[in-house]
Amino acid sequence: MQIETDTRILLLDAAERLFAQAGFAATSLRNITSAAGANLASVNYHFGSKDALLEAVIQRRLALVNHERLRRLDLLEKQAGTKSLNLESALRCFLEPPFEKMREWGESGRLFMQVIGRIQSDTNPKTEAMFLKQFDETLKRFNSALQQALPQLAPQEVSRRLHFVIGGMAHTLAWSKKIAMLCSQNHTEAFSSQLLEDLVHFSAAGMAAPVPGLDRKER
Amino acid sequence: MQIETDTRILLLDAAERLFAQAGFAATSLRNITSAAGANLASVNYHFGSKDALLEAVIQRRLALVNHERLRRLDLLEKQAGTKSLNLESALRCFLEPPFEKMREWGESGRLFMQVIGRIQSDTNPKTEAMFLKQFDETLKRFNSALQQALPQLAPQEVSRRLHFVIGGMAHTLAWSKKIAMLCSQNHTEAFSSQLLEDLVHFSAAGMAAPVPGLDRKER
DNA sequence: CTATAATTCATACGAACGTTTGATTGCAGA
DNA sequence: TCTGCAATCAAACGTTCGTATGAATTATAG
Repeated sequence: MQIETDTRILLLDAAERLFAQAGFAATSLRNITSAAGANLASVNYHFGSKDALLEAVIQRRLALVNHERLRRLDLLEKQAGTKSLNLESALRCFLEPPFEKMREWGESGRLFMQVIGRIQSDTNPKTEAMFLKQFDETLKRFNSALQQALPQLAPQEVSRRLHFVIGGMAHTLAWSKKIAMLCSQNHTEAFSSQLLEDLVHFSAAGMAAPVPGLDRKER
Repeated sequence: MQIETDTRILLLDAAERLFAQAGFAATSLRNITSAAGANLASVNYHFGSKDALLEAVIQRRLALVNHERLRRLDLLEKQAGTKSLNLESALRCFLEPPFEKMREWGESGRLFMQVIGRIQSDTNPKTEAMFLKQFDETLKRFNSALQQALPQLAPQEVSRRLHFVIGGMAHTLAWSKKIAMLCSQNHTEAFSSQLLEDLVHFSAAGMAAPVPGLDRKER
């Protein structure tokens, strides 16, 4: 029987916070274990290594976010039947879950999203492979869905624009607290919702932008 | 007479490459100096510390990018006179210089943009302060310019949308090579130009998206 | 209660870290 | 030539790193 022990969770929480605040490489196992009130050896006992701990920190929450994304996309595709997907709805399936979970998880959620933001801009091949393992399926599914929702665009153009959306999202999630400050507002749940709505509309408008070269056919 | 020595530049180049590939904390001075063919002590001699080396790596190129951004914005504002700024032109002043310099600087330019991408998602207060010192003026100027170009939007809404643009830009610059691969293309100068054009159109459409509250036509 | 497994603990290991030091080099100006 | 100084060098500093080990402790099952 494999019960989640308290220590395991305390380690994940402490690592999440410290990885968010200082980054993976700059955080030592001694920082983590002492913040968690655990023994130095506990990380290697429960996770095997520092690398595996990072992977567990990501896995724990990202799996839930991506599962929810795909669940909503499945539902949307089922509802649409043979009709083409609505762009904003598809984008919402992708963007809403992380914001929703961030609110649901409170402070931990915000810190987790900071970790994701760091990971997502980590061009180290090993980190990149670890992250892509948990994100690749989701990326492919939404890439296809958006290509279907935007038949007037070349598939590669849709892919490129999706990267703009992902970048905007990652940056927004990681810096939501700071953005709130810069906008002279508190980082409340209401602000987070507003940020999401803004991002959805911004992304939908951007994704649907007319093709620069040959946009004079209609409209 | 203070001449830039070869070693100084070799160190900056090596640090730039290694910071891009592995990150700041995960790169040691021994990695850097041996890659540069220099002595271990040379970093502390020329720069004072590892932190100061990072700042110098950023400063060397970011100052040029931001200077060019502001120069173009000044010119645009002068040309506009009392008329309001054109949105796409203003965005182009912001987005074009980094892509242009990236091409101009070749491989080094790409690596530098990866460093910037990492720095920009680094929520460590010390790193954040260091970066903001070199970016704050540019950010404020473009924030004002875009608020002026989008008088129909609330200033805070413009600020939030600008953050989406910044996120998309940072992600695109840092991952330009990878995005090229995912789009089954080589990372040529032509591809980089296309990416920029796409980003400008995407961002302009996103920034100009109608205010969600006012144009509430049912989905 | 006992024995068996799961977990926690103090401690140690070798390696690698950023920084400092003091000697040594190479070359410009007098 | 000699002097003075910027630059480079090898070596070492004390610290901290991730990981391993075996004993001690706690929980679980028979």
